[in-house]
Amino acid sequence: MAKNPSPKIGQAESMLEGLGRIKVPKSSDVLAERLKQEILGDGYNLGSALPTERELVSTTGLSRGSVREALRILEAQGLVNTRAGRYGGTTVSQPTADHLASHINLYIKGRSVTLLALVEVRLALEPMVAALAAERRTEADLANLHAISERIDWAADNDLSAFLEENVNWHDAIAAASHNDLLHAFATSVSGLMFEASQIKAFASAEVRERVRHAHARILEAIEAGDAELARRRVERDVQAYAAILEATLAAAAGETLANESRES
Amino acid sequence: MAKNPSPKIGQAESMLEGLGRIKVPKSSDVLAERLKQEILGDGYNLGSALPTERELVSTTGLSRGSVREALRILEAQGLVNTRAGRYGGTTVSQPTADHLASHINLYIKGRSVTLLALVEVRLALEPMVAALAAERRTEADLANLHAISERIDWAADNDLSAFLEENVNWHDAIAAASHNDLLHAFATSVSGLMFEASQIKAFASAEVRERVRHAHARILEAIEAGDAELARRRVERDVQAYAAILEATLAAAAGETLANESRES
DNA sequence: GTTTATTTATGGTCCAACAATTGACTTGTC
DNA sequence: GACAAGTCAATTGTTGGACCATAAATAAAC
Repeated sequence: MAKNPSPKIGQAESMLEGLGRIKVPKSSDVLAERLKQEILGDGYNLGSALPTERELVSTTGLSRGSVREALRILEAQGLVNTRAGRYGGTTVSQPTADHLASHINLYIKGRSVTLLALVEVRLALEPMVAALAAERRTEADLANLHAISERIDWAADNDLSAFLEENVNWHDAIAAASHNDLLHAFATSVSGLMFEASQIKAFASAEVRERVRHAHARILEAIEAGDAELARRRVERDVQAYAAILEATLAAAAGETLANESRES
Repeated sequence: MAKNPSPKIGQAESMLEGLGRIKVPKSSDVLAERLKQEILGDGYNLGSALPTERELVSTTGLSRGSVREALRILEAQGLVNTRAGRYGGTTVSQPTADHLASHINLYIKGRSVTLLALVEVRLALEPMVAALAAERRTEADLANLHAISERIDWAADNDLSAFLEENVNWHDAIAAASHNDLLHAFATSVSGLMFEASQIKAFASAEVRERVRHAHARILEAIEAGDAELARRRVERDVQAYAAILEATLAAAAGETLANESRES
């Protein structure tokens, strides 16, 4: 049983001064970190294969269980994919936008970020998104946006849940038209979460839906015209209007945690 | 050992039309997903203890290895912490801002997002950060910012690496003063990554460092005065100026992948 | 009272085996 | 020659059991 020859901490502290609590990392964490560095460095290209589990076992000296835990960590970070079967194995991959969005959602939900905070972030991101979209939108982007607009027009009077879903698609399509991956990922996960939070309530009235359609039409018009400043201003107003509606809806429904409107001195 | 009684897929395809590729999820993924739902739902409060690994083994019927892989996934998502030893175990936790920032960095690095894209995101986030900071900064925030400013002043002429580090701290402190967790996490990881990418090169000249100090002073002045609009404008100009410096530096160093300045038709 | 040793439930690690998967290869059939 | 069915083999998926390492609570010694 007794392997370590009794560290005997507590005596003989001469020479050993500034060492605090010693942390012993887990082997799986160490391996995951090392592989991560090699992947991010120039060791592996996208799609190239990592060593097999059993190869890692022999090269690292760890057990297969520890190796698998390390790979599971990398998988959760979106850095690798794993396929079973012959010619399967672990291959290097890129974290997807969905992956990032999922982690953002976890952070937001875990922190129970207020709707006000979410609105503020939208207010920072979406006008920029629209401005870039106006400058960079391709014909395909425009076609996509028009198609979504038509589906929204139809759903507005017929199918409320479809209306909500297409609304999310609309915001995603604009973010895609900005041709900035990072901005796209940020904007879609934030706005998607806001729609999820606001659910159906906010769009209950036909009047609100009509206003949404009108605002979308004017925004699309600006983007199509390539007028970045106009698109920015219109989106900014749209987000603010949406925030107002949401706040009113929530205030009416209950005295929720979103009561601090007047903030400036 | 033979648990599944030979599914025999491949015959009798009448009645079964529109079913595509059947995916058999891994047991660890299923367990991780179930636990995640219980954590995000109202099953567990922050800090409360999950069942021990061996309890999960007996309740789920899975092996301990699979249970541990599931827990490793949740750990990578920042949803749980694990401590060894008696009265240790797995406890529910919140994803930290650092955690989120780490995933954002992975996404950015994996995609090799261009510096231009990063600048655009900064240009969206930081003016809003500054405006909110001007409205909400506490006395502690201001004291912190002043302390950092002094350290920057000292380091500017003595210690370049300290100058860079304190620069990152400065941006983090302003983001913290916005009192919007999500915005804080976004802004710090993006600006932190930009500084990392630009490294020392951009700040090589004393003249650039002097300009940074001057800009910081004017921004802090606006935040201290509580003038949101002024803070927003000054930060916007600062970010643009920084982008220009960066671009010039990189263009001088080499014909990098950042060459598309003139974009509008 | 303080220090030291013991206890013991928990996660950390390892090993060895078998099951399930899956793409390539081989064979058979027309 | 083309197509179908069957076989093969390397890889991940999963299991069971054993033992080690850790750490907080407790008991013992001083």
